[in-house]
Amino acid sequence: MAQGKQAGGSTDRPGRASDLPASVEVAWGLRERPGKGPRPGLDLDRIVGAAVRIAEAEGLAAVSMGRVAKELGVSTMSLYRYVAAKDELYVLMQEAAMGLPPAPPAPGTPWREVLTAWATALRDRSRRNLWAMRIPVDGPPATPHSVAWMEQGLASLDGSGLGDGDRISVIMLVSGFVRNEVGTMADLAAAQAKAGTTPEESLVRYGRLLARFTDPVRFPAVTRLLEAGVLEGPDDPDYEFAFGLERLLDGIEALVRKRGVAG
Amino acid sequence: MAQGKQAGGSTDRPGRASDLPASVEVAWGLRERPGKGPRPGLDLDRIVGAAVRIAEAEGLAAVSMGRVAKELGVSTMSLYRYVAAKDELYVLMQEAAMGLPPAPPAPGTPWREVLTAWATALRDRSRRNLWAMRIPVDGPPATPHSVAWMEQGLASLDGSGLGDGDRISVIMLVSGFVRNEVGTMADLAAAQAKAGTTPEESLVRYGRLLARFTDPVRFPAVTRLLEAGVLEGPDDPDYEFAFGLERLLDGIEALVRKRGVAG
DNA sequence: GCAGTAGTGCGTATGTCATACGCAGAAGAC
DNA sequence: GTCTTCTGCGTATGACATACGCACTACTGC
Repeated sequence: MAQGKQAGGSTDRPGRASDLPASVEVAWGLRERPGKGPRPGLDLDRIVGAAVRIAEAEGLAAVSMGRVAKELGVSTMSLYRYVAAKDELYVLMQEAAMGLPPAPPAPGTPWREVLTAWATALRDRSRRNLWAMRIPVDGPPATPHSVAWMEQGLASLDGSGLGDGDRISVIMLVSGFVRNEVGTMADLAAAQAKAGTTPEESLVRYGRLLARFTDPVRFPAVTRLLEAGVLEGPDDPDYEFAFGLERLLDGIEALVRKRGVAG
Repeated sequence: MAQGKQAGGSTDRPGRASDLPASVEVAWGLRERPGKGPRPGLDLDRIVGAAVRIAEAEGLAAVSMGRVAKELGVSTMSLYRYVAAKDELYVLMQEAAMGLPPAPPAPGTPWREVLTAWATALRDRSRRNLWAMRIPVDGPPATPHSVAWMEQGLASLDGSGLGDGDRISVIMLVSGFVRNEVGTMADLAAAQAKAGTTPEESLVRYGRLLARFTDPVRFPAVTRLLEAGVLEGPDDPDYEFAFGLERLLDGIEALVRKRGVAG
């Protein structure tokens, strides 16, 4: 009498309350434990905790079901009593990593400042959990913490006068920016770690590489860039974030003005 | 006499001309064939072509060394005579997917228009090769086509009066935006394909899910959004792109003005 | 108390991957 | 003609996710 595509087997876990993705259901704290069989020797929190610990220490790639199980001193397959698939574990890990957003600035603060605080908080949280950037997105924010972040993002635009459609677009734009920024940082850091070079060294290498291949005729702008020595700066990751956010906010401000005039 | 970290084995391929990452070296067309041993029965173009064909038809995940080899009617391991590791194949696939940027608008066109054309071209090209968005980034653009795109992006700001540092930041910002936009689209499309739902259906489902869990007290902004029926619109992916780009360009324009005044 | 039953942990197996290693044969260099 | 340097490729190896089924446990209804 199992509903869903796959009947039988370990997929058919207890306490399903709806047709939601199991991970979402779990994250919202549904799924009551029917007090039948043996007491579970494990719980989701411990599993997710162990997985997060591994990810923090050795990166997301080190998180395998076997590894997590070993960490907990149980067998690999026992994890599947708590988690339908690895994707589900990923979702839960991400949820744990993001946590709830910090309290917003006092009401009355100008929207630009509030939005800045939100974006910065989002970046800091993401940056502290770089591994989480590697988790493939599987849909719009649907877990409690993600929704809370979205809520706070939307609320940050309260004083802007923007309509709901604009607000959601703005929030998606800004969070996409943050995600991309941090994700790119993570990728570069990973590449450098693999190559065993320092950030400065890789930048110099990169400059040399470009210099070697970019002839001034086909690539005048790049050549100029090299000659200007732009690639010799310290490439502060904070700088690119601040730069991008500033542009974004200026652009949003222009929208706010436009809508204010129009409506 | 092998240089490099790993001596011996198949890593030690012929024709190495420098200490560059092998993939980069290949992409720039270095690596002369020393006319010794048997004539190679394969070439990189055929390998990359087959890999791209698989990725187009079945997604990046379907691209395994074994699968590519089968496509070409050779054994898995023979590929490793042409490619040091799968990552290298990825880089070459991406290079093939992006191709060269289309010709820019006529000189004299305002920078905003040129930059728009560039961003749009980048998006279109990326969108036509969604699978390529799944390839992990391993560093700043270092292959010929990537550098060509960068060149054209930088050149698009010729009429803006921005300095070199600003230009590179702007280009990184815009290309990051495009990448994120298309990548998110790809993720959502993949998730929907896996769930077997249409885009409209998933949006409705998402709305229902939010409605179910977001109580109006904890999540007033989200609740308002739902009540406003914003999630019932068609969620045109073009719209979000256009919206974001417009904000970005407005923000960049503000910078141009500021620098123009200052310098 | 005592069945019945739904859960439990987990051993084992399957199938997929990337890739190390080494051999046999080919073809240009001397 | 021999030597060297390639080639293709068969055969491991060691991950990994996860299907399946067994043995055992602790509630539920009687």
